[in-house]
Amino acid sequence: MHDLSHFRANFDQIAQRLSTRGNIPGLEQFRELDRKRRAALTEAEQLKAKANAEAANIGKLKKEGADTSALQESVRAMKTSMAALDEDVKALDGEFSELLQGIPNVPHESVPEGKGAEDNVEVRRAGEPRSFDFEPKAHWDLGPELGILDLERAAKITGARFALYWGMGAKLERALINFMLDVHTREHGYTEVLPPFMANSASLFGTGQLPKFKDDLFKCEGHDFWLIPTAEVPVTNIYRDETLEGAEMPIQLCAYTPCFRSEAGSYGRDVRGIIRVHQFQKVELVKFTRPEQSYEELDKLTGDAEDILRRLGLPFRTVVLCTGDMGFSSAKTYDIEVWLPGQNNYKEISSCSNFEAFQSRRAGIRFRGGKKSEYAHTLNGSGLAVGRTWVAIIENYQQKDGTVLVPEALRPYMNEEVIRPVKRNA
RNA sequence: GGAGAGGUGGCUGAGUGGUCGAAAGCAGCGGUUUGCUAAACCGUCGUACGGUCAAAAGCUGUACCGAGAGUUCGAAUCUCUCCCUCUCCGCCA
Repeated sequence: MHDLSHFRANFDQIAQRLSTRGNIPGLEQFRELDRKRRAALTEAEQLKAKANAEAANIGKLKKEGADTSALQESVRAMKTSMAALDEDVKALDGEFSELLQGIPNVPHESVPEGKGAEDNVEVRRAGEPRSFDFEPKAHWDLGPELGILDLERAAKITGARFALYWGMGAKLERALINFMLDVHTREHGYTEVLPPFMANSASLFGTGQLPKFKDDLFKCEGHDFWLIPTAEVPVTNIYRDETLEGAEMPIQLCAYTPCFRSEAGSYGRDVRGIIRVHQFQKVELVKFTRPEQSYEELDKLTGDAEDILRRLGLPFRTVVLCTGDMGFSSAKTYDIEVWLPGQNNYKEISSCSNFEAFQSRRAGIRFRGGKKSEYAHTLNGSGLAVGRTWVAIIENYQQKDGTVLVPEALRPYMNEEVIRPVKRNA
């Protein structure tokens, strides 16, 4: 969410930069709606001020023992018009905040302009895609053949776009979670947290999923609880409506959680395998920083995520998203894409963003710097998406005989060097 | 799920219908004093959104005492619903 007075004062300039994200509906109505809303507010407040003054007067006169029934009647008579004005304000206010809350963050000046994914700019490439002396398989073939991934039964238990892992498949997932958490806590200075996997509406509003993206979420019937789409939601909201100590920043947290996404509107995409599922696991990195340090911290956070891929020996590239491809709340985003030989392509495995004060204004996350408190900057990134890392390992480390080599770094967590096919009762 | 107690400013804590946005204390901030620290003393000290202003300051209005609705000329104070915390019971990993 934007700072209203700043947005109003710099409207033309901000609108200009926002337009590089694509068309933003309602932006052209902003000024007129803002004017109408303020006019209605002023009118309603003036009437209330009058009524309040009369009520105070009644109190004074009553103490003196005077008859106030005529005055009481006149205040009572103001009530209907007061209610009507309040209705106007409420309606305009609702319309206005819907508009304001629907305006995405302004891209940072370093973000390249562009329309979509094809305009993203590669900033780094690491590791060489391996050359196979056989036709590498995709994980949706390899997983079932190894007896470690069972999509049919997952569909029976729940439905399409769910996964059931068996044996070494389940263990690999668990090993990856532990490995990532260990690296981030021991080597990168993050504090591990284990948050609730459901969050309330206020939290989802704070990080920007609500109200605009509620169709992407799963809601618990009869409760104000939503399944989290990412650990970003509960972890960022740890400090909702709090004031942090500026001297203690940046605060760096990491968390493992499952993530739940309805994937509404992505019906045709990534239908095979477990690239896109309703429930997946992720280790998330979250930072709270002072404004002047947030971009340096974004680079570090992105590097922390890349470090996991380096340690696992997985080739990747990092791109900076262009204005047209960025998420709603982000001011700058790096995507890290891992090489998947089964698909002969790089595939997103981490997304690292600086939201500047966009989330903290919504969520009320401040810090005390000098005398005054100001809004913190919030950042987060996947470190990494565990399911997709699982896919990358299976596909990149597959061997001609159908087995999968366990990357060196994971062996202490797996107690095995090779994943071999196991017959399941099918 | 049942019964009871409670939710007031950064914190502690007063306030049961009429200058209460809210006493007092602590913390914070500005200052006086001081060789320095400490102490003492004086002052200041909530947020959001409006109006005034070129803008800021200032002045001023409205709203906010867990959330929402209601009663009343007037609500932190009364009524209802919900949420949260604590205690006991039940259930449960």
